[in-house]
Amino acid sequence: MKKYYKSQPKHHVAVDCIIFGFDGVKLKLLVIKRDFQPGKGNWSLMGGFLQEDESIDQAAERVLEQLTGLKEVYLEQLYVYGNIDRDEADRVISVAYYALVDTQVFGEVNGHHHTGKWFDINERPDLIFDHNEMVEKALRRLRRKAKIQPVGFELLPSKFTLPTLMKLYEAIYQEKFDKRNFRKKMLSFGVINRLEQKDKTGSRKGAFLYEFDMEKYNGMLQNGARFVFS
Amino acid sequence: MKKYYKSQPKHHVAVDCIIFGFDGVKLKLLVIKRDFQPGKGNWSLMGGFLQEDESIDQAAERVLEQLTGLKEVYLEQLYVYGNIDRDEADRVISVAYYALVDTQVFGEVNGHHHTGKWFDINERPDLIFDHNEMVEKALRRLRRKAKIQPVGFELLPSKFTLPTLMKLYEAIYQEKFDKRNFRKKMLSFGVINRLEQKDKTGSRKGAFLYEFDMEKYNGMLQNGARFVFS
DNA sequence: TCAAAAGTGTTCAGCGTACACCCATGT
DNA sequence: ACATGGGTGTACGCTGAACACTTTTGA
Repeated sequence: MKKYYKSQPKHHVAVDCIIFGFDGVKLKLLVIKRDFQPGKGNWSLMGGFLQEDESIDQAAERVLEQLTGLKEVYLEQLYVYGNIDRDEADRVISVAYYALVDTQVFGEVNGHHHTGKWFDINERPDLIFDHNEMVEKALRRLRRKAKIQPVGFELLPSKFTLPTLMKLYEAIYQEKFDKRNFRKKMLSFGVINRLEQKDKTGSRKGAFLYEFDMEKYNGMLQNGARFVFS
Repeated sequence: MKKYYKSQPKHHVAVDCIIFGFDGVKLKLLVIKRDFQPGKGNWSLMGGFLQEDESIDQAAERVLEQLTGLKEVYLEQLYVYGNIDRDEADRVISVAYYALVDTQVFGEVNGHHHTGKWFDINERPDLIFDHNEMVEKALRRLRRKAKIQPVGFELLPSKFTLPTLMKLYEAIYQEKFDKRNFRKKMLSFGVINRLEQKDKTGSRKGAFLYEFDMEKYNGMLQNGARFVFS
């Protein structure tokens, strides 16, 4: 069976990961300083080559885990970049994925991996090859997605306050929202539960903690309702 | 420079095209009967292997032109399919593209290519490999896109009537729309111009022909306005 | 004259948006 | 007591959705 495509060319295929995080104030991007050629010493997205025994999704998960130690984070294919000269060294097709991670979890897990550095999304350094383009596309995708699906919660700890959630949305959209309207809208979906605890790190009064309720979200979808922000 | 990646595996990379058309009534899908192994005799999307000297976008354009004779049609990358066993014969990474073509133009251009066949989108045959999945994803994408960009016009001749345009939207969304609301909405964007001519093929009274005005559309975007259907 | 599709306005409800004050608490 | 962020309700305008009749013309 393997003979049919023998005459066809083969190509290097890589995955590159755009990793977004949120520190409670700013939207962050995790990049690495390349310690190999080409482009050694430059800032770059995390990436790796697709191997024979893994799907592309698996490759993305592997790359993410190898470099951050994180598993089971939100990871979505973004786009394929296939210009002939996009990589200086040789032709490489790159499949870009974007990931949403809670920076607090990453902080703990990180430990022995010091290659990565978080940058504020607006102060990120210039990246090699077409990686800037990838980041911009990922940002546009994140902004679109966050409007119609509760993906934002992936960037937060499992317990979070409404003011923090609002700051996240403000960081994603680079726009200020009205406190009352934001709460009304968010609570109207009925997919977050208020807990008894308060988080007092942000103020003297303290803000109630909430958690995302996946079951209620699924129920909501089955009722034909939709999560539509803004 | 070419040495850096020597140790990394290479893969077959293909493009597959989901080609949508509109015949004035139904949304159509163009598929081919494979005349080569594996899967010879089965229905399949049009595809081809990525060559060394072309970008992926170029490969998609080439495949589309080789099999339909069509150039400069709406073509957009959809998704990459990279499971190890997705192709029976050997591992092939497939980059799916979807295209929107005016079936009338294709009819003329077609001529010597008889490999393809148009199916109503709801009566399409089972396709090989993961091509069914690709078509479903393309449909979802088309539905999403058509809400926020005037891509629908790609499926129509340059001159079209409002009843036809409405039928197109009904075919895309598989849903009936109210004539008055549809016209009001469409005309409110101010991006189609009414011509003096009427098309009398659809009724005795005849319906005015319109054409899409790209300049007005661009102007509209610069004013911060948006094309948002429904 | 009639059949068949084209064309045309109004009303109502729901939603997004703007907007200002009191509350709880640690210092 | 006071400063700091947390929490709450209302009014208005716009837009999507529902809805029915007249017009044109070829047969």
